[in-house]
Amino acid sequence: MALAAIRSPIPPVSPGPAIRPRPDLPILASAPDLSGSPSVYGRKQEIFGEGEEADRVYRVVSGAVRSYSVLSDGRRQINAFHLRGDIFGLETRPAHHQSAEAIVETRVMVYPRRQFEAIAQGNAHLACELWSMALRQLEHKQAHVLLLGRRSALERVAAFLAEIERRSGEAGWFALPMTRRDIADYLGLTIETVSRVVTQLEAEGALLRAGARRMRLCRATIRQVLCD
Amino acid sequence: MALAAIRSPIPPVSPGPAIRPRPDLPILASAPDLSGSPSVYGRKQEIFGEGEEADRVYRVVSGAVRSYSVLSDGRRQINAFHLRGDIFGLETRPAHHQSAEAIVETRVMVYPRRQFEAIAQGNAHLACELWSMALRQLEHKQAHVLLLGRRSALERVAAFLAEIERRSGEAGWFALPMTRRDIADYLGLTIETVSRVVTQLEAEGALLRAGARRMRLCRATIRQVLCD
DNA sequence: CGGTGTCTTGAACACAGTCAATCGGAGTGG
DNA sequence: CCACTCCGATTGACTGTGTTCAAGACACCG
Repeated sequence: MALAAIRSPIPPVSPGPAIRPRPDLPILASAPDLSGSPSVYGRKQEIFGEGEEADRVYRVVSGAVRSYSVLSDGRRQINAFHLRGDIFGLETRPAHHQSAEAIVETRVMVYPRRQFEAIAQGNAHLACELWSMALRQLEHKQAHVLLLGRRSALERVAAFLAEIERRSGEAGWFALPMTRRDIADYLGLTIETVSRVVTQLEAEGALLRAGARRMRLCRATIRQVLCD
Repeated sequence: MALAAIRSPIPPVSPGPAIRPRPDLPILASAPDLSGSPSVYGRKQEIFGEGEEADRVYRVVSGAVRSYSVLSDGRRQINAFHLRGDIFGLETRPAHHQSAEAIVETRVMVYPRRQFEAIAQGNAHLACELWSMALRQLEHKQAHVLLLGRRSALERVAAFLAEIERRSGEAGWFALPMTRRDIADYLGLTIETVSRVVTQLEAEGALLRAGARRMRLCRATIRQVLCD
């Protein structure tokens, strides 16, 4: 299977996105005076844990974050991957109801939640922006539910890879920051199944691989797998 | 299995909740002047379809609504059941990205979306209420994702029944407004599996039944199935 | 009553899970 | 530069949970 790397043109090592968000830009357009402080988390470092006070809001500057819940017997469900530009950590309640960890070394901007909410209270425009942001996340979650409830393993992995490719911002070759375990825990599968399906997709010509974590999708074939 | 109805005290036919929301009450506390118009939908009647213009917002006065997406090959995923008091139909985009149908005869209040948004634009308090409503729905969706991704059929059905019991507002005997197909399409299972699991839960003493749609949970046993 | 839609039950099957061995690549130290 | 280790990924053989297909039971309604 390592042949894929030989058959395909040499994949460029990620040059980083051409445009990366300036860390000093405001988190939301309608709150220019809301400023955060930069922070860095190492691989596998917890950013916040379930039950902890939710007093900070985060925006990813570079790297990747997973937010997840765990059942008492250890089963883990990853709710979302947060990539460059994504905002996470917002809650209704005083405490976090899920945990968040850096997947790789990750730079974030941190904003105080109280300030956030105080400004929103008096700024309808900001509050509307927050509202519509939450609604967009809700739509995304619904797609996630559809994926878990009514899609086969093949379809789940194909949809996942297509989404990550799109969000990575780079057409062509892209890198998966997360492990097979992360993917499995996001898609409600096991690592073995994820691995088998990726191999199958490669065999069907839906993707090319360079190692386990770099790949290039054949969009037409992927779309064919997904149907709609 | 019909013995359950004999073994247990005769279940009262639903007397309806003691307190039902007055249809003329404002949809949200911070928008007292936002008034809607009442409307009634019959069993299986579509309230809105995927792709239609999302220009109305709804609140359930009585009855039950399912909102769902369908794949091109007919697989259906129910995203949510809306019961008395619930608000649904809010969207970020101009068009609905899912469909909604009345499950039984359902009375709703209908509010114009434009008016809704216009008021929110100038009323930070309302906008914040909408924001926090969306965040609460987001939390609920995350629980749904955990259910579909990492829970067994037994756990899914138990959690589902517990939630409906809670939301029905009546402790003790309660009615399921939805069919086995609806439950299956919400939980990512088949009707046969739902049926078998309900039978199993009954055999384990986790619930009593009066016909297929009325039951009474033994909370301790249900909690035991769920662990956390 | 008969008819229809819904629910239940059974038997066979399939997809994804489990258990276990092996592979591969990155990092480390001799 | 190579050997060694560690962790993640892959692959294989087998198992099991939930699906599929099919038959029947039940309940509601004319």
